[in-house]
Amino acid sequence: MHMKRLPDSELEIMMIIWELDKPVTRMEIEKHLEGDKKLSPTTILSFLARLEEKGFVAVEKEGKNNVYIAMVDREIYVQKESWNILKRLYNNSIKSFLTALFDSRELSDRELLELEEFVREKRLEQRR
Amino acid sequence: MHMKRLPDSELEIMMIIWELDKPVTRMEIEKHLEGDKKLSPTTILSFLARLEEKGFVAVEKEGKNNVYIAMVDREIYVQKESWNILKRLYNNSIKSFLTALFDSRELSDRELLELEEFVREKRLEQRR
DNA sequence: ATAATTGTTAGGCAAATGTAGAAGGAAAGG
DNA sequence: CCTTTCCTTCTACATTTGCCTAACAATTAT
Repeated sequence: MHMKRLPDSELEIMMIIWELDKPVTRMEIEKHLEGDKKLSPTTILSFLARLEEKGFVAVEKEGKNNVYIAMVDREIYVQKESWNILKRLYNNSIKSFLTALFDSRELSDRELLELEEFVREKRLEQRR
Repeated sequence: MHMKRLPDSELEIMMIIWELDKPVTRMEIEKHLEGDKKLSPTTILSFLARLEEKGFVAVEKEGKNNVYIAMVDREIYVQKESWNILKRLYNNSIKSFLTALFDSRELSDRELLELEEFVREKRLEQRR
């Protein structure tokens, strides 16, 4: 059973739930919406309902309020999605992906150095 | 005027056009579809029509056949899309993205080394 | 108690997506 | 020429997505 890919709006909600990392109410989600973005409460509830159907969250009632609990692990989802993208856009080449990023935006020296070290770490760590 | 994000099906077609890197016919696209995937000619033409509306391709008639020409630069699109994803999924952190990839799949030593060198290159090149 | 408030459920709707059949015209075969 | 092929244009249609209004229930304030 392969986890569905989430549409943008649902993903945004889901990211908030993952971020807060605990059962959350619609209200809390509303508060954490990307800055200016304002959605009516029902809209958010709609998205949540869809997330439930798709098995991404479970709902529980706490008095008058609904509480939503993440049922899919964020890492897992995000990993799958990442490879997906890499495949669709870059023929699975991480390097191509980085090329695109580097070519379009001047990264700071700091950032690049950090990345370099990060990859080195991984490499050494992996070859045991 | 901000270039639309393409849905999967249209993107797949567009990628083929970019790949072939020349004006292409519906037939050629059909031939290059990911292995098993089979779409009816009209379906492909529908996608192409939508791509035209969105300004991604221009159509020209060559006898009975339509020829489609890319009107958006692949690099540009792919760059935008990459940052988009990075933002939506990783809070703009390239490192997080790499972490996800590395954690989910054992990359070969070769690959990691290559990446490391690639980043180093970029870094040195950039600090002039 | 009553009214106002707040949260949820139901239902709905326009636009976007994935996919294709019916129809019409040009080209190719006989 | 007439028939068979192909290709395109039109139309259609079920689903999904992005959002919201109407209605209802519980809670709070007056």
